[in-house]
Amino acid sequence: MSVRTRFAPSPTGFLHVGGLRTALYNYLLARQQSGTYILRVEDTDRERFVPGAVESLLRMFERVNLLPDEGPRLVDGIVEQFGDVGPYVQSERLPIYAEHARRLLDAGAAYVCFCSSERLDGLRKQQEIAKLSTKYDRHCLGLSGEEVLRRLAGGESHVLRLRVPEGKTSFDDVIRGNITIDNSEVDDQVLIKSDGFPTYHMAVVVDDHLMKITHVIRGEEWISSTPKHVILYRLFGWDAPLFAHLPLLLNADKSKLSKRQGDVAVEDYLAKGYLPEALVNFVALLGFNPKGDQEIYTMEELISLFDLSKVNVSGAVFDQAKLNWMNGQYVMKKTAAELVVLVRPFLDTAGKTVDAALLQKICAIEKTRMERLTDIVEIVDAYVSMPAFDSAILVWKKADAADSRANLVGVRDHLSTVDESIWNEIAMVETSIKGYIEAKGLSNGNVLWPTRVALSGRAASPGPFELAWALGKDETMRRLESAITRLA
RNA sequence: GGCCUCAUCGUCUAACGGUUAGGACGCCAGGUUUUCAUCCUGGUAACCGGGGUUCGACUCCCCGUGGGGUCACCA
Repeated sequence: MSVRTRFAPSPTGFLHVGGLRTALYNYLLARQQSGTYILRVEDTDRERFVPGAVESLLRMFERVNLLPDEGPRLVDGIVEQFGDVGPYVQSERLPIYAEHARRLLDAGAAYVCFCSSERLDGLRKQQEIAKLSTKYDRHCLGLSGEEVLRRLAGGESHVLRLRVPEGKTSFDDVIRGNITIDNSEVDDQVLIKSDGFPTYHMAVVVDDHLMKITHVIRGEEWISSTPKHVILYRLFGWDAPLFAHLPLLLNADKSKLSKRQGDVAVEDYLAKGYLPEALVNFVALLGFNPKGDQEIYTMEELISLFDLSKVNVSGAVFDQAKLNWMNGQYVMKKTAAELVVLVRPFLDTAGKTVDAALLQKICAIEKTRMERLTDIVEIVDAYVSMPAFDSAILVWKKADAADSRANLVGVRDHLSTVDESIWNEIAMVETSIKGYIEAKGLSNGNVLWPTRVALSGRAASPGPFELAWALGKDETMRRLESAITRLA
């Protein structure tokens, strides 16, 4: 049987980085096994549903390159569904759940419950005070068939509950091994809500079975409800899929990664200038390690190396510092031309316009200093206009103002006479200026330091050759002239 | 609190009974360089505690401690 995995987000409007990792692992396993990776929309909670959320979710998957083989996809901005076991949106599958609910009801495996939320709340409070586990007390299980029919006919609000059988339930988690729980710990979970929609527990079991899912890869927070699912599989007479519960992604304080302590949405990270491939690489290694000392992996490598059984069991702190480093690695590997395209949107949102040719040169000489794409916004300033600076920094630590001025004059005079073609390449600018230094018997520091500061206006910056090349002859001469004036 | 679950440097992790406990991020120091970044070299830093099992435990078992998850007509 071929592998079929699925990622099943609720459409609340954003993709959590934990969800990104879950989606990734589902994707990796499917790709590696030549299987199918399915996306299913779990929108059974009408209160949390956000219009347009599926579209933005799909756009996000497109950006991180994790588009599904089956399920909803965006075609010219419209959501369409692909695959033979659809629909892939749970709100479009209501008759399917109703039919399966009927089967459980007929088999005596589920029962109708009329209890009000007020009664349930009161019950829960009492149980908490008495330090008992909070479970439904099966108040409606004893209702006679006639009474149920009569109240149903009267249009009374009701839900369908699972009648949890006696005994123990266990399952083998691919990552954690056997997990067993006594059924007395399992609540008579609501299967169909009073609005006719299924709960997650009902829908996930029915859909995973009907969609022929072989591996359920999801977050650790689902472990405690998995017995409910296993019980349902058994009651339906189906084989359960393999379960793999991923370790949680944690805040620095080890609690479950939450919005309160920083950004958690993939969208936020992309907006902060992280590259999708860096983010994917980073989360791939949160809870999984292919052995070996490699840190940077291509998607192809991840696909071939991925191994569910090697996924870790304990939670992983989402360490921004390491993400920053990794993103910097990816930025450095981009060509200047690629960076121009990536960086442009950030300049646009910052309201800055930079000539394309100049921007490409800036990217070429600044990329080793960029950790995130947003860094470009500040970097660009010193190239577009000369920044204000203290004239004192024009003087090298081993020289004085007069020496600095003399060397700036020397460089200016030299550059004004050389062939313009040297501005075509950094190396040619370098050869020219170094040739001048050597010919005059000067030292690098005395000449290069003031030249560099004259061109950048900063104590720390790229080198003078790169700067001159990026700024072009006119701007270079103008800045040198200005610095000479300031040291007069 | 009940239940489930987890436990190696600050963080991500390797080790699957025998290693000076390895790598990466971070941090620190040095080198290269006109400065910064990159790059290179080195350093700092960990097996939660206690019992077992074993010739031998980070590795296996038990207990404790600590952390986390979950206990909805949310997923």
